[in-house]
Amino acid sequence: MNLSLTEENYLKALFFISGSEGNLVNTNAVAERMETKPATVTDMLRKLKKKELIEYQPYKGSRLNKEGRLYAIQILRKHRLWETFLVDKLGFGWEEVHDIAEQLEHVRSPKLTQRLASFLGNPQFDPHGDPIPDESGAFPIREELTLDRSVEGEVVIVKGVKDSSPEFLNYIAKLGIKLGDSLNVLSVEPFDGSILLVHNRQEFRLSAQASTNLYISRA
Amino acid sequence: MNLSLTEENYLKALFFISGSEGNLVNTNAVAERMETKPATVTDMLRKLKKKELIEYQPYKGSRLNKEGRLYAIQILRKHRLWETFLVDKLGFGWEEVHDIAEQLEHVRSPKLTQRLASFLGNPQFDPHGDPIPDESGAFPIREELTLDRSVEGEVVIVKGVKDSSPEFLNYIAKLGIKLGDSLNVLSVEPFDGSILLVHNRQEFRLSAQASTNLYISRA
DNA sequence: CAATAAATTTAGACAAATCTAAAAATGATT
DNA sequence: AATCATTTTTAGATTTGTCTAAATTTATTG
Ligand SMILES: [Mn+2]
Ligand SMILES: [Mn+2]
Ligand SMILES: [Mn+2]
Ligand SMILES: [Mn+2]
Repeated sequence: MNLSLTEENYLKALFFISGSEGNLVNTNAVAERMETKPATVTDMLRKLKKKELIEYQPYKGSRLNKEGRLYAIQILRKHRLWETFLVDKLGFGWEEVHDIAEQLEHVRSPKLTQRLASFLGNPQFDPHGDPIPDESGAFPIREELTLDRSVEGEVVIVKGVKDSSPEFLNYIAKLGIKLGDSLNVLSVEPFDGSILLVHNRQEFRLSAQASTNLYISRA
Repeated sequence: MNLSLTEENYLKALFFISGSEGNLVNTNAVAERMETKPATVTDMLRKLKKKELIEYQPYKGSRLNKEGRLYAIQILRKHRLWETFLVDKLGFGWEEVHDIAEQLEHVRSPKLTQRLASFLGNPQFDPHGDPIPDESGAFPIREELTLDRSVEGEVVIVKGVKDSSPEFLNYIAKLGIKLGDSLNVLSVEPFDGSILLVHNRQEFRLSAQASTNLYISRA
């Protein structure tokens, strides 16, 4: 099955909107994510259904079928491998790589993907801590624990970011926090949920909002 | 100036057909190279002229102007850098990389190109020995000497291949000849121009046809 | 449950890149 | 110079991905 760049991006959109439970997806949700019009989405859904990559019933909604989901995951795999390449090998910042990976993910060559993965040491997580599916489409598991769930006195390791927007990434980078860093949770302020912590011997306070966007594991 | 993948490929085609003298190009020649129909080419030439990337007069021919030529060279630079990456870093054979580079060359990010070049050690020549233009579009010079011009007794270094078809590349690779190897020219057969040489202590004969496709420098 | 709002699809149009067939221009040849 | 062959362009379609506006279906709510 050889899809156009546009078709590939629709599959990815469906994958993200649908979530891991494989929910039915609203046409408008796809339109919003693709930054296009609902009418355009309807056309594409009909096309993807004809290619047997999705289920779709007019007015009811759409969802990826097995083949479509696997295709979407392969694109996602390439996206995250390229992001890893850009950060680990070319020295890009984690806030710069998404748009470039958005282009690179569509390069078609299974051998390239396989060799790239191997060149990178078959990484399990990308620069934002997001899981990289393997060739068969299986995702490594990541604890879905966020910093706002931590308790006083705990030492935790930063595992990823929930919000990969350049704004949040830049903010975190400005604080000097990187994946793998350990944070010592001194106290959680009952009033606003903000967290006082020590990082690299430096003490500072993180808002509750920021802490919900940091994936952690208990050290 | 943001061109489509198709437009970029037409610019590259014009660059190659036109040669270093910047000759006028026939519409049919472009059609042949692009594996498309002359009528399609005419449409595209009108479009590229409107974008002020080429000179074009109906029935007379077309050629890149300064801006078009620079654009084509930037694509070519990316193509050759990616080929170098694929061979040097991912371990691909030189006969496998062209089609993948044909896709990668269209990825748009000046910073990526610059970092890739630097990651590769700012190479001057690609895996086939073809010159890689720099950011300003200048090509490193390569001696245009081919093996068929060598004389008996000479020791020469293989610098590149004139014909990069998988057939020729595979043939040369099968003989064990790589860029940078030295060849000792024992004798040139007057009858058919074939060349007897020593390579890695092994003696063998190369046809005149093959020898015209190997760029060399005198050791 | 009928009216209204929201979501979705249909209809009709457009730009890009392509094609085939026909017309026109150019060039070569008596 | 008239004819023939070749090259190139024009005319008219097609496919893909998009849009706006209108129609339709579904959901909400008084
Ligand atoms: Mn990304
Ligand atoms: Mn994409
Ligand atoms: Mn190539
Ligand atoms: Mn190309």
